[in-house]
Amino acid sequence: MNKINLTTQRKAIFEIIQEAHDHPTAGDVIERLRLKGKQYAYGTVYNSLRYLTDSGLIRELKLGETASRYDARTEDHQHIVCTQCGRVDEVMAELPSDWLNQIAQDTGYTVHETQIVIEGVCKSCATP
Amino acid sequence: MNKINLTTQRKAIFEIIQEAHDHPTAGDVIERLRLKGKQYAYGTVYNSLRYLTDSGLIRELKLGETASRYDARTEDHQHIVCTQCGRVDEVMAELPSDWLNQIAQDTGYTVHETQIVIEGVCKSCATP
DNA sequence: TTTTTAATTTATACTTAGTCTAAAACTAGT
DNA sequence: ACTAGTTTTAGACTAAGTATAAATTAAAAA
Ligand SMILES: [Mn+2]
Ligand SMILES: [Mn+2]
Ligand SMILES: [Zn+2]
Ligand SMILES: [Zn+2]
Repeated sequence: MNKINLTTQRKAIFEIIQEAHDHPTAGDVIERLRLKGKQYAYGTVYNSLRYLTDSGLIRELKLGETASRYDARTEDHQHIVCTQCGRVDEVMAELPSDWLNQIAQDTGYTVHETQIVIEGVCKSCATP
Repeated sequence: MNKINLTTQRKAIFEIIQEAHDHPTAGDVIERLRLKGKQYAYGTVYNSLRYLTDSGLIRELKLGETASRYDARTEDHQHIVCTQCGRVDEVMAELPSDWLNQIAQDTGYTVHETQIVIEGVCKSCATP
């Protein structure tokens, strides 16, 4: 519960994530920083993303792709991925608590978090 | 829809997955093959795992860890991961179809598959 | 059975995403 | 200004997996 220290670099990276609406990867962040004329060391971007994640300012998403994505929406929500074009959309529908309860009961686990990735085909990919 | 060609190597790897109940990684498979006195080229294991996955004999699981895991249970089911010890258990509870329908409606996606990873603490990690 | 063709395995090089390290540059407290 | 702690930087390194090209093995043809 330490004070969050937002350095110039961390702030710039945080802003990129906040402005983005496509859940960018670390690579995307580096590219967008460069477009803004900012260029930080490779490792700094990764360190900052981890710092911001640990601080709870952003969320790291592991959607089964090669690279992690990052999300400034920290509210509880899930994601759906288009298998055709790769776009990622928000799933705001809250998951049924009785289903989660049943899982807890069946498995004996104390459920803490859910990372749900739904795969499908998005509207623009469905219509040719 | 071609005939499935199970070579010696592929069959041995398939058996490892079938015998396992812990959703082993490629690395685990290589290790268990060696314990059985079988040693195949690194790439062969990866190729075979992909072949078996594409053939539908096994499933590849991407649970947000560094390495993919493999599962001989191909029936539709989900997984729960213990954040303390890393063990992976089956979640057989079928997910509510009305929830999925709502997601399809909200997002405009045609839902094809769900890879649901639930994180929690397993029984043996909960009791000290 | 020999010859030809196709599929698979092997060894090794390469790629990608990310971490680690040690020195340099900042920052804050005295 | 001096010191200690923190952060950034450049570059080496790691882990998981893919790509390539030669060598083996299997299947098909003759
Ligand atoms: Mn999101
Ligand atoms: Mn399973
Ligand atoms: Zn699409
Ligand atoms: Zn556990």
